[in-house]
Amino acid sequence: MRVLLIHSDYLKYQTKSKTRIAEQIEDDKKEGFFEDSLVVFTAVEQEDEENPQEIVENVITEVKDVLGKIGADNVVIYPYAHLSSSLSKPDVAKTVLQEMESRLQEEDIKVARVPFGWYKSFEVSCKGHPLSELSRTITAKPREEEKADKAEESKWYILDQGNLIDPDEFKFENEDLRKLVNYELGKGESSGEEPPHVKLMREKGLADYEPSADVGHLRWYPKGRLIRDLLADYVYLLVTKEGAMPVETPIMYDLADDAIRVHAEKFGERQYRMGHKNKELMLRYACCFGAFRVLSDSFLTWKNLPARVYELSTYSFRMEKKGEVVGLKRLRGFTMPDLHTVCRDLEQSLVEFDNQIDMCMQTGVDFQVNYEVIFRATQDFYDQYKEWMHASAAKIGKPVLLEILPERKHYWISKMDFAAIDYLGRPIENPTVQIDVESGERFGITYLEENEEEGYPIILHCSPTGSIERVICSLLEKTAIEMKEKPPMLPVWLTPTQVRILPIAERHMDYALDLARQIKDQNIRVDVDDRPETVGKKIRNAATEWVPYVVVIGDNEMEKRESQELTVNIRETKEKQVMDLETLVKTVQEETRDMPFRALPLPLQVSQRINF
RNA sequence: GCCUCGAUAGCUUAGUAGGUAGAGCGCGGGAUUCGUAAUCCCGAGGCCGCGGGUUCAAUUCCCGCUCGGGGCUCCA
Repeated sequence: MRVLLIHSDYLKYQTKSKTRIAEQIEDDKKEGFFEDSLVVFTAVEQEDEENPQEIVENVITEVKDVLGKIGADNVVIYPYAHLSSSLSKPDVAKTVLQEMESRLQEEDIKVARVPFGWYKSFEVSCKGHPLSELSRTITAKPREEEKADKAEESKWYILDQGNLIDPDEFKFENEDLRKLVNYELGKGESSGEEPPHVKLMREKGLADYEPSADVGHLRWYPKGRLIRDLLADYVYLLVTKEGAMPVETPIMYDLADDAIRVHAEKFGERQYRMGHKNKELMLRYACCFGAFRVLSDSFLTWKNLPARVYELSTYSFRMEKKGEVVGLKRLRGFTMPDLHTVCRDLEQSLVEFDNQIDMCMQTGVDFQVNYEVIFRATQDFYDQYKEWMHASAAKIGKPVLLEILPERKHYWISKMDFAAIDYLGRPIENPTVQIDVESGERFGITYLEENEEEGYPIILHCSPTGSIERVICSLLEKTAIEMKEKPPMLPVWLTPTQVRILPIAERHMDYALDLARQIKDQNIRVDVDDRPETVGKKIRNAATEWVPYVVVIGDNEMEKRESQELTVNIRETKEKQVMDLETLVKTVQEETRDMPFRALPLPLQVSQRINF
């Protein structure tokens, strides 16, 4: 809250016309005249909404303090929006101003309040002594009692083949799970290094920080953009194969909508807000709002269910704390595949949940990334659906961490989170499935039951990969972990250059380009390093770009032009293999089978490229 | 957001006890036409992050800001 305190000889005002947010007033309030007043010009700000009571208390303390010093006869509270560029919602402001008035009355101070939301003319005469003009910023002190409600803590177990084991007693055979458990239970040891993916994302020309944007928003270079697009294609194919219907919805929502505001409030301070005239908008933090609005406006019957609606949120926005934002791991703007499944009842949602577990696990296989799993549920849900939970956990095929919450804190009653473990031993939370029991009713999503009664559905939230940025983060972190044992590389279907042709001298160039065109026609991303450099240097260069297949073309290959016999450097095995063109093409196609393809969006000739 | 550390060429960095700066990579030019992880020579490139203060003089010392790293807390 911002206040401007003026000790005045007199203040005179007259209402002129109403704004949309004007409060209802009696005629006698339409004008006013006060003498020897402390005029409190007041702007209630967005951040005050969190704890309006304390704001009122603090401003009253301040006003009383000033009043005591200057000895004015009375106080006039004057709503003055122009003191701040980030105003609260009008309703909150009105309440706060009214509270201020009644709190001062309680203290037997003569007080008047000028009407809110009117255009007014006014005249104020400032006394001009040293204390007659003061401005103050009023904030709510951080609430102390937050920690108190930790009384009810979660219980943690390792769930292994239907047995619940105390994490402290469990003998970990899996190092990643041990790291995850330590981290979740707050026992993580930290080494104070930068996660290696940050350097890699820049070095490989994928992405970089954008200092001209807000913190936590990235710029993506062509290679990074290519990988993002391939991942987007991948999830699209994955979910549509399972019957999901893609939609696209707005990225910002009006907080005047009650359902949206209540759902958003659960998100607390992490909302990314935008004020716009009298509208207060919030940037989406996931696709929930859009999906729910689509679903609540559709006519659903039990025959339609389960109904799956999918959207890739380019972008989602979360106002993460500044110190938390890092590389690809934690961003304020990110892209997340978001699948919402409307289920007839809990039983149906459990069947779908199981399908979605399979989907999440499949993404780990396709990305060649290991996930560890945290299964969470409320105590009630666990008691009732213990058998289902044990069976679903068993699908993972290894022990999982189990959290049992004493009671429901969020909209979900059970969720499963999949995490990759980064180079520093910390989890990167990726895929997730959640059972939402609140949003159906809150967003007015109904369906017609077989008996013609209307019901509220259970809704599953699922991101089968987690955010696209975090997928790339896990891939890069994995290469850093494995760097000692094998040459780092991305899965071939995701790597920008899949085959590089490397002519030795200029006389080999035409043949190299000819081969490249043939390979390109087979939907393989190929390029030609046509720079006038030594073979050694070009080999080294291809290695630093993690190119999985490198073909050197010299006199020997020219001689075998008929058979198109080539010597291929295979990165993964560090082998040199002689094979013909057809075999090379088949090898790459085999390795990228069933995965999406996009052409290389860069010049075929390396010499023509830009160094981003 | 808080605590803490940092910012020198496109990148990685050396350096100045206060007198405005060097190197490697990359880039441009030239020579070399080469068989598996850096060919040689030459050249350009710096408001030493931004703003203020101290000083005859600040990239260097002090303060503020911005951006970044690490920690705290939370998450996709």
